[in-house]
Amino acid sequence: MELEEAKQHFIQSWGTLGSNWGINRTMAQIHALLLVSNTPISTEDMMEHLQISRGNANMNTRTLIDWGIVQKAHVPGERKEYFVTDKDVWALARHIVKQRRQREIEPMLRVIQEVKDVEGNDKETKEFKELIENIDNFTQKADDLVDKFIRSDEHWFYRQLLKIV
Amino acid sequence: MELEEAKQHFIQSWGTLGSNWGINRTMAQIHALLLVSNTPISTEDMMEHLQISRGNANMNTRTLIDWGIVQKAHVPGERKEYFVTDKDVWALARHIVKQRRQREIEPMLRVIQEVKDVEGNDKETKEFKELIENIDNFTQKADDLVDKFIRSDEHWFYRQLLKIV
DNA sequence: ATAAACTTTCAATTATTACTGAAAGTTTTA
DNA sequence: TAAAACTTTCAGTAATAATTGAAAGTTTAT
Repeated sequence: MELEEAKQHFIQSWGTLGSNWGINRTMAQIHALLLVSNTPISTEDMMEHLQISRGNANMNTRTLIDWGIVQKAHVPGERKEYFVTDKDVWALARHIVKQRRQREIEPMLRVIQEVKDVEGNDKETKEFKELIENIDNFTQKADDLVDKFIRSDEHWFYRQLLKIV
Repeated sequence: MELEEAKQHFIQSWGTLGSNWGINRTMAQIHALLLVSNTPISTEDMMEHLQISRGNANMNTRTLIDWGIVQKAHVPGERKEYFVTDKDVWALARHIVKQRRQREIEPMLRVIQEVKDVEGNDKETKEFKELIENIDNFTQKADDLVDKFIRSDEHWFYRQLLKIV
């Protein structure tokens, strides 16, 4: 396979993967484009390469910046804004996990807390409480693991993984 | 908070959480309804409780069964089909992770393999190869961890977690 | 065999989400 | 200060996903 073809293929797949995980296709593609580029990329570059509108390119890039996984970069002598992303996939994964945790796990934890102290002592209530307890327990443990993951650097995580394996 | 209110609240939140993760709201709600019910639930029950159509109830229930997280149950003397779900959230999490892994991580691994042996020895190609190598490495490790998770029972996973923490 | 009870399918509709492109806004240059 | 170079916004449109409901299909009871 030839380089440009490989890059193209990669960008496409990254887009598909993203959309499976609730990240819109274009956003994932912009990210992939930045990943495979060895030079900073402008909005124009994105528009041309991914065949998307200016508005689309701008909004998705902005979201990527908000998510902390894309940064602005300035090219000497150029007035335009350029963008880059960290090629360290560990850093990337940490960022993404952190985001999703905040947006999705935390609200659920909050609901579990709210629902935990339901009134009553009958069988049905007890069963419900048991279920919630169960979910709470699981979620806490999963959340702890995620927390460790976020705080970890590559080597820390890798060491732990070796222990497990 | 009163029991029915708590259940209602939980069903709503479970639905929201689901839709954040690319699982449609109704499907997550049906699952939540089964989780909080101490008796098997029929299609009629779902329709009434969640205010959805027969088709919707049927299709989403079917998908949940295909995913392996809901089972048919028969109520003695009743001709209708009833449904239940496993209240063990560990089992549930394992099922879901397994599904998503198959549907989403495996295709990416395949693309990475395809793209790995791109032709060329110039700087640009080398950089691309390095990136792919990097992603491959990360993905493999994450996938290993997921694999362990899937194969684990609650206690195995918990033990490992204790080691890490 | 056939009617009743139930489940599944799917074309049409509705709801949600993503994208465009041009206008408005901002910053830089001269 | 004005206009050129660039970025952002957003109303309108397009694309995608979810839902309905009625017809077709299946199973069970008589």
